[in-house]
Amino acid sequence: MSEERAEPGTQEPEEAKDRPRRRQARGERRIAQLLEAAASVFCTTGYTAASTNAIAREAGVSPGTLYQFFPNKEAIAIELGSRLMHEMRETYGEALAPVDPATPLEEAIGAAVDRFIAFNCERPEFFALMHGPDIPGRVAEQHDALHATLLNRIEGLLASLLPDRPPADITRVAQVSLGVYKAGLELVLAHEGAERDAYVQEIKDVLIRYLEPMSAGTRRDHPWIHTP
Amino acid sequence: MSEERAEPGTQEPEEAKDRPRRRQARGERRIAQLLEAAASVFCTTGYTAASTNAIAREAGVSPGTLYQFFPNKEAIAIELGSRLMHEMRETYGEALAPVDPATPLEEAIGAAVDRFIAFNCERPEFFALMHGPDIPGRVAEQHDALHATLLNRIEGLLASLLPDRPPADITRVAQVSLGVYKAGLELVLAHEGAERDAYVQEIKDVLIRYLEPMSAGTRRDHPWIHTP
Amino acid sequence: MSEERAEPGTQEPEEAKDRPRRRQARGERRIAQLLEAAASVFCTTGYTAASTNAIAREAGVSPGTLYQFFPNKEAIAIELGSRLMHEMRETYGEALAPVDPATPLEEAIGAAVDRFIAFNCERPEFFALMHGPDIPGRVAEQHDALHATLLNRIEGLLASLLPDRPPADITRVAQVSLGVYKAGLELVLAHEGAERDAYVQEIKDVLIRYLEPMSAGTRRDHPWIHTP
Amino acid sequence: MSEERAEPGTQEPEEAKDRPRRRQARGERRIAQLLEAAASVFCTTGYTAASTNAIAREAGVSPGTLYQFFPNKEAIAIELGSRLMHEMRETYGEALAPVDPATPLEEAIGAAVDRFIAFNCERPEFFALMHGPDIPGRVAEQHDALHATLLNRIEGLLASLLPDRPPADITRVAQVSLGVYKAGLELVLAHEGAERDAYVQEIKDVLIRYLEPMSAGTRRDHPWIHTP
DNA sequence: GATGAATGAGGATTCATTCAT
DNA sequence: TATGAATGAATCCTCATTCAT
Repeated sequence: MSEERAEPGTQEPEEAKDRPRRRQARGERRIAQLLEAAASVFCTTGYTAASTNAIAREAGVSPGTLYQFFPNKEAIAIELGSRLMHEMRETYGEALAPVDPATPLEEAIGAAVDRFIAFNCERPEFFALMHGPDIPGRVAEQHDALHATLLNRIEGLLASLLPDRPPADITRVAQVSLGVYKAGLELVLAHEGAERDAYVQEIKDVLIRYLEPMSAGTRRDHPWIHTP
Repeated sequence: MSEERAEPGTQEPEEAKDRPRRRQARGERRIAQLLEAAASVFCTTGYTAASTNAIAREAGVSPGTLYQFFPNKEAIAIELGSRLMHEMRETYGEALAPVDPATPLEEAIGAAVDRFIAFNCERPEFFALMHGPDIPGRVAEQHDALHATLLNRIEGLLASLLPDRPPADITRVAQVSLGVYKAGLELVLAHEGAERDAYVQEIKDVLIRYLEPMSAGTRRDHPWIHTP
Repeated sequence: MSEERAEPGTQEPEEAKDRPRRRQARGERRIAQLLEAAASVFCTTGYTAASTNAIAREAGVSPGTLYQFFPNKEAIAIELGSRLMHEMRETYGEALAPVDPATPLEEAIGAAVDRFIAFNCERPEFFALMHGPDIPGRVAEQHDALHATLLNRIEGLLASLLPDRPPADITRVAQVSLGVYKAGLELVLAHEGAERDAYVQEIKDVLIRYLEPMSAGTRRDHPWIHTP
Repeated sequence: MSEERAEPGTQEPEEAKDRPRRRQARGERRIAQLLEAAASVFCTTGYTAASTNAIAREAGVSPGTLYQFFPNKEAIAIELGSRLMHEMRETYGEALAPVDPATPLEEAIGAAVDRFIAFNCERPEFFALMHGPDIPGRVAEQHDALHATLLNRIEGLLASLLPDRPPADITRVAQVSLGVYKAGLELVLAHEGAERDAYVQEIKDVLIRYLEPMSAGTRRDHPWIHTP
């Protein structure tokens, strides 16, 4: 396996670092193709009902080809989720990054929600991936990965907004916020135009009003401190 | 399983309406049996993964018998959902009924959430039924039924809390509230003990803070008018 | 499930014990059919290469039907093996049963081999079942069952022939004898007519000569006492 | 299989044998690599379950490369078997070669078995190759090759031991002996330590006692005292 | 009504083999 | 040569549903 590397490769000397990847180019393309197909199928039928054969068919390849790149359906979901996370970060920047404590809460929340919604509307498969075959207790892996990543980032954001809350509280609030967001997203995706906008605003309201009292003391003086 | 022995045999001809009733009785019992089994299976494996054969097995009947009472899997879910709705109403009273406008919001919401949570913890199948193979746009029938009913009732409750909002707003707020509630329920069911209680409180907070500003003007004078 | 049994069954009162089986009759037939098909396929392609679909096809039923009666391929093999064992016992009597110590060894061995060979020639699937996908250490279940049963019986036979050998020796000798027998059977089945007969005689010779010196002292006075 | 590589190509006229030789060298290494991998996989999973992809992976090459050297799975087995035969001959000398008729039978058999066992314990793939997906009548090619070679050699050995038996008898006895040996080998490989040794002794006993009476008259006057 | 047998298309996954590069 | 992508039929097995009894 290593001695063949010795042959200097007379064909394309300029791209030395791509050499080991040259053959993978096709594969890389196939992977992209398959993930795209998977995204489409996940959106159409939902994750649970999506079949690997359907994904392969949608991608225009044979089932065997799919299994050359992914060991099973879950791996596809995981990879798709991870790529979506990366894309989200790259495209929308640190939508969920910790913010300057001076930023008004409405602004921080509003921006985060807007960007998030925008991303999800453009990449509806993201939503599909967040809805696995959930039985309350048992959560699937791919799910977990996506969920955990999102949760982490939300925790980071919240930590900056609520600096003096204990971690357990932060986690809980993050869970609730993510839950609220997901629920809202479902509604947003189910509507269009003005209605959709109205739902977006509604989510913002929910989150802002939920979080505002918590950050009150630490961020500004508010007369209505309300801590459970 | 042992009550069937009560059937008195063929000896009383005069009460024509009783005879079919007896048949019905057995049928009703079978249906109840099947629904109970379905509830159990739905809880264990989730709606999507639940198989009719598994339900029949759990009920101790043959698959054919199941199909004598329900035309398909979805019908089971629908019937189960409808019965749960009834039971919820009967057991917990008008948890979601319109309230006296004088009731403090926290109290109204708190009571509604508590009852709702209590019911769901006792009847976890209710939750399972709310999580079908959801694809954002396409919502399954059984789902719809349950959802619509819940929505209706929430709308009623909200209408009494927010008397001067237009129906479209009421519907939207109801949708959001239900979404929030469902999201919260998932978290509640995923935790136990003190953590669970904390999540319950969190849901209440979310909802109260979300709704309070809306009802503020119409219900009392609040100093912190907050209109987006 | 059991209370329906109380209804007196007006159709065939005479065969009360067949009643709970009435529906199973078809199933029982199917099982027999499937086992026959399995036998045929095992013989044709060997156990390892035999596919459940091929068995179902051979039986003229759908794959689903097969799986209504057997959870997997191995279960088929196990059941087939067990039935073959029973049949062997019933048809050929106690071919491998312990014998009167007075029986001359040649006679005992000769008869056992003859009957065994006869059975295997009539039921070649028996042989197929003894050849799983053997990796020396790992032996499959179905295999084990058949093997263990045969071994047991051979041990019984040997125990009567070699009364003063320790159990470990008996087991070892039984293993060897069974191995020899199986090897011989393969050769016998691979030949026909006079050649086959010659091979049968050869097996007898191997076994007799192998066992004779062991039983010598205990059975008769032989000048060539031979104890390892 | 490797001689075809001798084709000199069109480019180097003067040193026709050197250039291709270098190629051959690499090819030989590849082949050795692949065969080693195949041996390992055959031992682990058995011949039937071994997949060419697995062999290629184990060898650290691509499936395509494997098929550059072997037209199919069976060819690998055949080549492996043939090399094992050669190795056996070279390493253990003429373990199965005809012997001086003066050699006591026990000694001849004992030595042959010992060497054979030793070789098989060191090269367990040899055993794996002897257990293809056997169907009594149909014997696979690779199998045949190995089997035929072994048989030949055993026939040679037997011919020297039983000089006045007709060839048909020799063949038959050789088949039986080989069968016995294979059966014994399975048992030997399945045990360890003292048990293993005991089984080895058992095989020797079987074979010696089987063959002794045949060679008795023709070899010497033995009152056939026989102590292992 | 009830039973259990029957279906057959469809699920995920594997594998020997071929092909483009 | 070597690679790794591609194939597609075949594997075992499941399931909603129907049917004969």
